[in-house]
Amino acid sequence: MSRPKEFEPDAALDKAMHLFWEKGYAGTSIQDLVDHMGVNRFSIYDTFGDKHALYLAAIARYHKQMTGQLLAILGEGDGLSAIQNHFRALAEAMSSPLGRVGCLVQNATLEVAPHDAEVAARTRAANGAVADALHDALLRALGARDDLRDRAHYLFALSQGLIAMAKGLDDREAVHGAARFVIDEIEGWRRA
Amino acid sequence: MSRPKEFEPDAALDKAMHLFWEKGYAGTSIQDLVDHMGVNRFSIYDTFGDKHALYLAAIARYHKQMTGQLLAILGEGDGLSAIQNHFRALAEAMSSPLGRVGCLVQNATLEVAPHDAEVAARTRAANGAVADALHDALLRALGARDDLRDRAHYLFALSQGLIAMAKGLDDREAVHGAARFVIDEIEGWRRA
DNA sequence: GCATTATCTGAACGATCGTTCTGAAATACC
DNA sequence: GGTATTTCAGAACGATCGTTCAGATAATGC
Repeated sequence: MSRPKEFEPDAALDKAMHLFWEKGYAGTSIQDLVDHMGVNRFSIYDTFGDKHALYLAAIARYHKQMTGQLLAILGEGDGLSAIQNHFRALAEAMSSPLGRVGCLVQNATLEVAPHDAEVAARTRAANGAVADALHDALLRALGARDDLRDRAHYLFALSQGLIAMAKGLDDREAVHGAARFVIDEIEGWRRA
Repeated sequence: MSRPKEFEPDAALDKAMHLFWEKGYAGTSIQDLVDHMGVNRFSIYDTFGDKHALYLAAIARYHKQMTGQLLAILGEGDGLSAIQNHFRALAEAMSSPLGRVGCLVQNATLEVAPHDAEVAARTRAANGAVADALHDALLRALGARDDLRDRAHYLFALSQGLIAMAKGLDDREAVHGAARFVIDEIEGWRRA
């Protein structure tokens, strides 16, 4: 080959992901990316393509890295405990300093997806994966029953709500309180 | 006076509100506003101030007009029925064609508030009003109890979640299913 | 050590951003 | 009807947007 890159593509993508995460798509300029990634304008385009492609890559990385953890938790142990652990982890993440920026996928869903078909396809898939994992955990716990879909969507709404709430109320105790109540509620499902 | 305006300020603000609602703050340009409000650039600035001031006015109008309806519902009748009606109205709104764009306040909370103190103050107040109304309805229904705050925040998370979910899953039946389950769940609280 | 190949630097592109200004148009007051 | 006052129309402002290009730099293969 020839002259090596002066940056690590994975680490650079990671920084881009965090920037999009925090500032949104429209709110993040190429100049911002140049500054925070430590990579020159040309090299960004040469390595990742244009801004839109870089955003898609950031979403993919986030889904694998962040959402992946929550999905893994939903697969471990008995169904109800898995769901409870999911909400515990979510509440913890949302009240950590990092979590104050919410969820990149939710941000993308609300900000970009409505007028961007490619982003919409990715966010729909990412959200669907979480909804499906909740459904599977429920199925594991309660077996087939006719309210299973509604119940899974109810849980999905709750997890989306905790994320939105972390930004909306600026009150970490509120997030923990809501999560506490959900976990208690689910505890009651063991006797149903 | 002198020459009268060729547009109705209230109707123009309404159109601006819908545009911000649908396209977000950064995603809406002054040119977009000129085109959709049917008001010339100069008149927008002369009547509403700059883009940021217009956005704040749109949020205020939305809160009074849209959120106001949900708050009114929360104040009517016995507490639990009020909350149930709140979720019924929310699910209905979110699956209507208009509701597919979500909630302007939630969009503002996620997109703008994190890096805009003025918007943050308005969205925090608007979100707090909903959370408080849920708390009051609960208090009316169940009386003072030590899990009342957690329960109210749980309901707030649910209402935020239904809104986010309408965009995230693109499945109106999912929203209705989740709402159905919540309403049933609340029905159980009558015997608690 | 020379040629090759890929990366980096920084300037520059046209387009659009939010905002402002100038001159024409239109109504109310006297 | 003339004058004052406000709005309207559209050009224009500098700044920034995403993107690209030309020249300099550096490491590899022979």
